[in-house]
Amino acid sequence: MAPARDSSSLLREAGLRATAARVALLNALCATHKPLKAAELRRSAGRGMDLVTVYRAMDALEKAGLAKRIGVDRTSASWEFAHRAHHHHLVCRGCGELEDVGECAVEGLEKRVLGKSKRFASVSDHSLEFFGTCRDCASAARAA
Amino acid sequence: MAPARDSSSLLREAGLRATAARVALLNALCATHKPLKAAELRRSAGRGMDLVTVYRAMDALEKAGLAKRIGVDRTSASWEFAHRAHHHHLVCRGCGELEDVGECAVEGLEKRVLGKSKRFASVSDHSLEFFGTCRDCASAARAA
DNA sequence: TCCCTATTGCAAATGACTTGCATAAGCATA
DNA sequence: TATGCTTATGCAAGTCATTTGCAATAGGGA
Repeated sequence: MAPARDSSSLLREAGLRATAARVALLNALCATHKPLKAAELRRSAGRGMDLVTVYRAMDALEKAGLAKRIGVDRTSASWEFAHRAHHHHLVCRGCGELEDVGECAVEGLEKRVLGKSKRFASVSDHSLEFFGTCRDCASAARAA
Repeated sequence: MAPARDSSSLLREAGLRATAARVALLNALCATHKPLKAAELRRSAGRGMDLVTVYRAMDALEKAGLAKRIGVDRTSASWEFAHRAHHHHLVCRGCGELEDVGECAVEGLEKRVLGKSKRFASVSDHSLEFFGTCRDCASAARAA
């Protein structure tokens, strides 16, 4: 999925400088339909940028609302292009492979959840992940 | 919630040695209704054990099916006693405060999700977290 | 009670991510 | 197009949660 307008314009419209690193990262992000980790982003962006730059740039993209951070596991973060329909993820317990799950059956549950809580003032957001085994890991396990 | 039988028996039945550290951790876990982080567990267990011991013990408890690891965010893991009804969590974006959400509206969705995937062989599990702001953080933000 | 083996503590390593600082681009303006 | 202020970047070093190696210690079955 290429962005509606080129990445530089998107960046500038979001109030960010259209630097080479950010453009490359945003392109990489748009080109993929699954969340990318910092190291994958650097690889996909294809110009030897520092990992630190990836983190800082993604931080900027995130604040500007162009990228969305996915907190699937506790070992490393991933990001995906933000201008996408709300959806969830399927995660492999073996290799960490990620796949999108199109539908969201949880919309509208947030209010109910908040209503039952005494300690919370608001609920803005939710995340739903399904865990399982991808075919590769399943056959690897069978072979072992 | 105290365990049905004392922690030592639970451990031994699970095939683990009932060491002082594991008993203390399991007690701490059962005494709380919310997931505890490694450092909190050490504090709650109340005997100056090494943090490394907490990690190794929780790993053992987890493998034995006595504790459940919660992967809410990417900054630190939490565990809760495993013998509890399936439920989800409400997480404060400000301070990380965690609260249980009793109901699960996602049960039964797993099969449907798996059916739509081409890359996955099985789905065993899911996690659903709601994010928001707890009252403390909300009033702190108002005051600032 | 003894002995073998699992577990613990300590120290050091790892891996993801962040921070400080000097240099190198952006880009608005002249 | 050249200028100059400001924001980004690279590099090196630091932080934080978690893991690993190893020697010392403590369960618990015989």
